[in-house]
Amino acid sequence: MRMSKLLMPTLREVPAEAEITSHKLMLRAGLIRKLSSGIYSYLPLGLRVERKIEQIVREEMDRAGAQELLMPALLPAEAYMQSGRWEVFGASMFKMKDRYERDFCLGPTHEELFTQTVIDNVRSYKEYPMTLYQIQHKYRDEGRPRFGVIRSREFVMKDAYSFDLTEEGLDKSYQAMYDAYCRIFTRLGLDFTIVDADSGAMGGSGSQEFMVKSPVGEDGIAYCDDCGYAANFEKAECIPTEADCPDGDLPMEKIHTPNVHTIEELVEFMGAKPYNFAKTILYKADDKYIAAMVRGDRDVNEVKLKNLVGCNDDLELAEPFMVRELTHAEVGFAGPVGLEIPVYADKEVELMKNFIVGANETDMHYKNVNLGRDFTPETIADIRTITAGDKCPVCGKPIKQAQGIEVGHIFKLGTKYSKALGLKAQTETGEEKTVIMGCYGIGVTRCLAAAIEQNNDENGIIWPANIAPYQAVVIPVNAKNDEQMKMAEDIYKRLLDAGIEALFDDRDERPGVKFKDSDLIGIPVRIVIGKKCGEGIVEYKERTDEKSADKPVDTAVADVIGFIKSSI
RNA sequence: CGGGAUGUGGCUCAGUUUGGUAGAGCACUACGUUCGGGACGUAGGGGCCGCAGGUUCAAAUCCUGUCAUCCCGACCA
Repeated sequence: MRMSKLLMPTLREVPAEAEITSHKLMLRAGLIRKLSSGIYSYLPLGLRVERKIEQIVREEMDRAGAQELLMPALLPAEAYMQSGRWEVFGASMFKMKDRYERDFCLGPTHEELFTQTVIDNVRSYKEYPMTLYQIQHKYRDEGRPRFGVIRSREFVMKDAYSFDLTEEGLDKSYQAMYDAYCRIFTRLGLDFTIVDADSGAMGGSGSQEFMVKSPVGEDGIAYCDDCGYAANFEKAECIPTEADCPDGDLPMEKIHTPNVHTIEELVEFMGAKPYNFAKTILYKADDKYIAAMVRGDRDVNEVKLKNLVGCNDDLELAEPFMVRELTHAEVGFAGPVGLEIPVYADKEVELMKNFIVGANETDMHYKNVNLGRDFTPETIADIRTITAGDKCPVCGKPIKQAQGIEVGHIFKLGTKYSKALGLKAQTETGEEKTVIMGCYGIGVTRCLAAAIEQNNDENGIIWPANIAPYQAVVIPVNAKNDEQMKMAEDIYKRLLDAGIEALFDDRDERPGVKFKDSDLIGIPVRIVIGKKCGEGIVEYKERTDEKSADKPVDTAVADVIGFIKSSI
């Protein structure tokens, strides 16, 4: 491609809308432009990268035995109403009506449609197992689009669905996708971590996320360097630790604590430590109200609690008026003693002795409370969120925290959708079986941003050769110098003939501009034709090299070809 | 959805307090001088100051409303 003809609107200054590195660089390098909040156009360079990522994903999915098809993005509501997700998605689904007032939506994800496709088109058990996938635009009306294409409202996703007749079959299909994902993210040049994830929301028995560690990631990861354990923050299992509590079987005592509402104020007032308190938080779970207890310095993990309680709708904090009604006190004085709703206590509470809780009476707390003696929880379970310093649930070493960008997610769905929509298969023996499903997603456009987050310097993007929009650039220092231009043209053609995706910077710009642009857009290797052109010497420089090296033309061309071939 | 901020040529921003002919740098066009890490000079083109009302002789500036964008939080298959 001749750069004089390339639509590549690079920017010297960072548009005010961008906050994080990848977003800034995508705008500056002319990869994308924003049309509306969370909605982006892909310009030529951005589209080339996106297509390359798609192609890698496609090759590995095909290699894993999955078949590609393509669903519409504009979908009739029926299947989503049948699965119940028309309501579950709620406001985050783009919904509309056609001219006959029939309901439609823009597809946020396609479990229902793939299930329906198999119902409609698969006749015999002999066709199973089967994995289908598509690479398609998805639409979600995010409450808060952010960080460019990392959280956008329209994005490209590869979604795959496996259909099996047995649990063992599902395990195999799942493993095949797991392996394919490892190959994909490796080929994309991403440094990734695989974490255990919660599968509650999608239903099913197992789930893992592929995370790219990055400070701008929106998801928390708990991991252990010693044994390799890694889990999503919400999912990570917590080992109870013993707190330093007063000894003995002390009598429960009611104390007056005027104007003390928060744990901080209570710590101040009582002169005790946060771990000497247990906080009691009231939740609304479907139509019921429940209480959750964790140590004062811990946080309730609502995902764990929701799974434990098994409620269908959202688990949410109880409304203040209900807290008053249930505790007969102002908000801030809830406690387990005498509370008439079920209490779910964290395992750690069981290890506490003579602790302090709210007294269900305004301005009053109890001290020296003991579990079993003074109150009995309905259930004792792991319902808190892990924190740094917690023990690794596998090996017991201290756990570490990191932030990550979720680029892939795989689920064992089980029969959630096949049951809801009626996907059954007749087996060899004539019996009917509900088909067992898995689903597997990759955020293609998110991968693009993640790759930039992990590969950049102060001058711009450093594309891995596999996904670079172009692999090499040929730069004549002076476009008015015929000798330089002729040699550059010749080198450019030789690279094209060798199958290298090359750029030829034939613009009549000063060399500084050309160097800045080629660094900004992250081309992996460049050849500069300059002063020593007459001697047949050019300069070779890889994007990550500090300095360029003088080489004879033939050597430089061969080195570019060799470098690219060995990096992809 | 709660809190905060910002809307002025393609980009970054000044001007708003105290109303009085819309500005700068970059980018763009032409010419000239330049030509090894985002050159310089001269001359140009481009803006209903987000939008709608209102106040006023006069509004980018004051008032009301509204829309949009970004940040923090909630939510997020």
